[in-house]
Amino acid sequence: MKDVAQHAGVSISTVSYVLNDSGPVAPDRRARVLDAVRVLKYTPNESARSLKRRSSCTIGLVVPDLANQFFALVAQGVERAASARDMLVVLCAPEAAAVAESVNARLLRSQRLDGVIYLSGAATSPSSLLELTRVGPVVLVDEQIHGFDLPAVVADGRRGAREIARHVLEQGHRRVAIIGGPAALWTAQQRLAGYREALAAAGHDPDEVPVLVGDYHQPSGFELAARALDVAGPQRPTALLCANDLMAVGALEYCKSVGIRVPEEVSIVGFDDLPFAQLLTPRLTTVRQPAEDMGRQAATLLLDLLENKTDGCDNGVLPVSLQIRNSVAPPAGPG
Amino acid sequence: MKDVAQHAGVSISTVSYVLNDSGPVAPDRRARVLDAVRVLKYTPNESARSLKRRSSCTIGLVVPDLANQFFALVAQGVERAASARDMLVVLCAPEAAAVAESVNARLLRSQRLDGVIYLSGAATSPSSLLELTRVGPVVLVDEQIHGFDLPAVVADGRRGAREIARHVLEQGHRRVAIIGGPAALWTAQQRLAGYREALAAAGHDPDEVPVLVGDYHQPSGFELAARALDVAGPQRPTALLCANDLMAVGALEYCKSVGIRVPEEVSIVGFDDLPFAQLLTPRLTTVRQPAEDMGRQAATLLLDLLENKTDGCDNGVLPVSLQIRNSVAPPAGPG
DNA sequence: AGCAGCTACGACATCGTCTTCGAAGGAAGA
DNA sequence: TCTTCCTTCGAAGACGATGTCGTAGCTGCT
Repeated sequence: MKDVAQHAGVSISTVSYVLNDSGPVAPDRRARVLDAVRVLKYTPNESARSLKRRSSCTIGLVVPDLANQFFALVAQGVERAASARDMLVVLCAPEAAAVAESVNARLLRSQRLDGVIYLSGAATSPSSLLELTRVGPVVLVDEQIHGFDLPAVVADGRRGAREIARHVLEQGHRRVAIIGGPAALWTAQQRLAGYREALAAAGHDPDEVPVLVGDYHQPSGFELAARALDVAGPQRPTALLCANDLMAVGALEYCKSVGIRVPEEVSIVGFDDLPFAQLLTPRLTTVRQPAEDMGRQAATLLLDLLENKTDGCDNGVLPVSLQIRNSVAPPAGPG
Repeated sequence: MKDVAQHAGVSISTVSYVLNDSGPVAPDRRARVLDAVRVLKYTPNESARSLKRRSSCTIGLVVPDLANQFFALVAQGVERAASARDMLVVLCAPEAAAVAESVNARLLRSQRLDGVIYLSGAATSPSSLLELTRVGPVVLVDEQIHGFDLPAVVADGRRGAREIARHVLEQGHRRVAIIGGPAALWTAQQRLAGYREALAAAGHDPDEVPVLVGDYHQPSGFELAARALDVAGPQRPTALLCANDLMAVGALEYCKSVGIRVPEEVSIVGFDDLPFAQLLTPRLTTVRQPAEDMGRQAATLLLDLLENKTDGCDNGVLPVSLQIRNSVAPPAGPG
């Protein structure tokens, strides 16, 4: 910067003025400075800038598992929105959740990160998250911590679950089973609630439909489908409500492995509408979540929070949409 | 830091010494300092540290498209390896390649990034990449720039292509078509070369098998399959060699849409072995690339480069493995 | 013409850490 | 006991940019 100032024949502060528009500078001098910048290929040292500004223009993104396309899509949305506002995003894909949080806390405190976007895959310990929020803003994606009103962007999972369950029920199914997500996860609770509402509205007793608790991964869908369908005769469910696509795939694989035809013998639905859902056979009926948009919105919210443009309490809920495909059919007649 | 020094009753430099092991400190003083650090919950300001050290402990990762699971997996590997060595990784998922490179150049120059890992999806302009390498180390993943010997982590795509083509040919196929990737991409060239080698070895004239150039995306697989299979009679190919899984899926979808049975009428193979490949119907025969490992190795290589542990010229080639599943069958008899 | 007010710019302190250098204290050898 | 060397520590400056404050110069008014 010194060099630039010298090359332009002005003082260092003048250079700073033109670079930040932070002071009045005569047009000719401004031009001289800009020229010098161009000639010397000067780029400001961001470390020094953050040191003085006490902000690094960087946000953190913690995702449990990039192999899950939902998270990958959210990540992409976050990055796009952030870079559109000249922010960097650093990726954290921790193997164990506990260490990640402490790391992030350190990161935040050490002023390398201005804020964090948090996608929780497994149960998140509220206390460590709360600690995070004391150091800097945190926005949650598709998660809410019970009792604390953290800024979050979420999709309307409850309504999605209700609608897809109603769709299944309208086909005439009377015996359904639910393959839910981890009980500690907000999304799992929401979806379960949605299923039950639809069940009740259709005249079922929600307490009578079996709920198997999975972990949102494919193998658990496989196992749980095995357990749910391993009842002979008329009591066997004719429809499986899976709380996400991955488990639905597991269920589908199980059915394939034992020769149960889908949807003729058993209808299966998922949740998320990952890109491969429509590539399966049968094409999976599911609920679409706007993953990339959720990432975009989360980043936007966090950035607004950082600029004090919002208090983060206007938690908009993103709409979901039912994707009707071929994995649902009316149940076979008795016998 | 001042506070810590005061609390411990020593000078600032002593604190710096114990934190960096950069000077001899008496055991009791060291203990006092560490105590003070703990009590005051002190964390060093990384901005100041980078300013002084001229290194940000951060690497950049540019990926063309996180929605592509191959890239997502690589990204995950990079992050894991980097965080294991206390490095941060900032994500760049640019929509247009051109801007990304200039941005990265600026990032590198501004000392926010110590190095970059580059996954190229579309053709990369060598010049801008070269410019990048002048500012800091760059390692390529699954790509090589012709004529320049940049450090890179690559998989043995040529061998993979050769093996899968041989597998197809061993089933007795005489008329095959190749759905290749963008001609400018190194991986596409390698795979094409592998296919041709196998073809030649099996007694075909490689110049006679049609090569359709796609863009590695699903729609292009669909269209190209349509074009390849839109020839009536005995000249129609009985096998499609797709240069990646996404295009294979497109081809599969085309066949499904017009009622061509796979693999009975047409065999289809892919490349990459994305997680969903084995969920398709038929399960896709393909070549597995160790995506996450590639990311890990790339990060390791870059970090070694940064620490001058290597000159980056020992380009190891990662092995690939043929995954034989159900999308290949012997061709139907004539008529 | 002289003074007030304002604009444009430069000097300087500051952010938090690292690092060099010099000094003080203790130990050992003469 | 005195000198010398080594260990350990503290003071101070540098890293590169920001922003405050003071000043010089100009305009406009009386």
